[in-house]
Amino acid sequence: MVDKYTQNAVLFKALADKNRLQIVDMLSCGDKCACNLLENFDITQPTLSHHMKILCDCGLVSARKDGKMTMYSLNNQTVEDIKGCLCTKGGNSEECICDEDCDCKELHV
Amino acid sequence: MVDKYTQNAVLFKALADKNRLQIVDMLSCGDKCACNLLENFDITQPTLSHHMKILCDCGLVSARKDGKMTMYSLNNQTVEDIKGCLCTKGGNSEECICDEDCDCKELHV
DNA sequence: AAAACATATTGACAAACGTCTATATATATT
DNA sequence: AATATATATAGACGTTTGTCAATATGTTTT
Repeated sequence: MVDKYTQNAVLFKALADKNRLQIVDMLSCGDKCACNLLENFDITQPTLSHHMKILCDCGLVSARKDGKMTMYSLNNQTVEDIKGCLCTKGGNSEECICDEDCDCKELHV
Repeated sequence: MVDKYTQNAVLFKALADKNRLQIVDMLSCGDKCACNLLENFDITQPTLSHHMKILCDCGLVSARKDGKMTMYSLNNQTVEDIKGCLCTKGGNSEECICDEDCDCKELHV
């Protein structure tokens, strides 16, 4: 049982690479197969396969076999979840960790 | 001159660590000094300082000296920028990279 | 059945990362 | 001026990451 920060860090790690960011961007306008994605990168096929595994394992992308190809699809819900955990200042006071385990109350003037 | 994926990857890299995610979360409910942040972690002071440098260098956090302390503040605009570059499927057709350099049109059925 | 095609897996390696101890710097207190 | 407090920097070290070449697996075509 991991805390939410460890859990979310897995998602941010998956996005912390320029190639994977571009893959997510490309999938955001429609599903694509690996060979179609590969055309747009200067990496080898095994490297792309490795990136796709990282994106799938964390739930950002789903894969389905279609004949000899594998079609990849962006998981919108996971993308929204990531946005949701990025709160801005004063935006989510009821979930503020300060209420639990830090002494920020004395800092809030 | 780096492309937008390389640029955004720096931001996601900064968030790709559970301790830094928690720091951002803590700063989202108010500015804090290093010693106040440190209380909530099982890391040494130099390690926290290292994390703060990463968060500041990428623009997610700002630092200002206040006496012998350094106060850290979350940069809301940068957080919003990150959310903005995470587009969901069909959500930003006019900026879709598919219109530029890939052949996804034939894939969109 | 054989060849071609699409993708995944394995193993290796250099680079980057997170952490620590030790030390430096800067400000406040006595 | 000396001491204490708060933060930053330097250097070291084990772990993780991104990449590749080689190979394996599975599917389609000939």
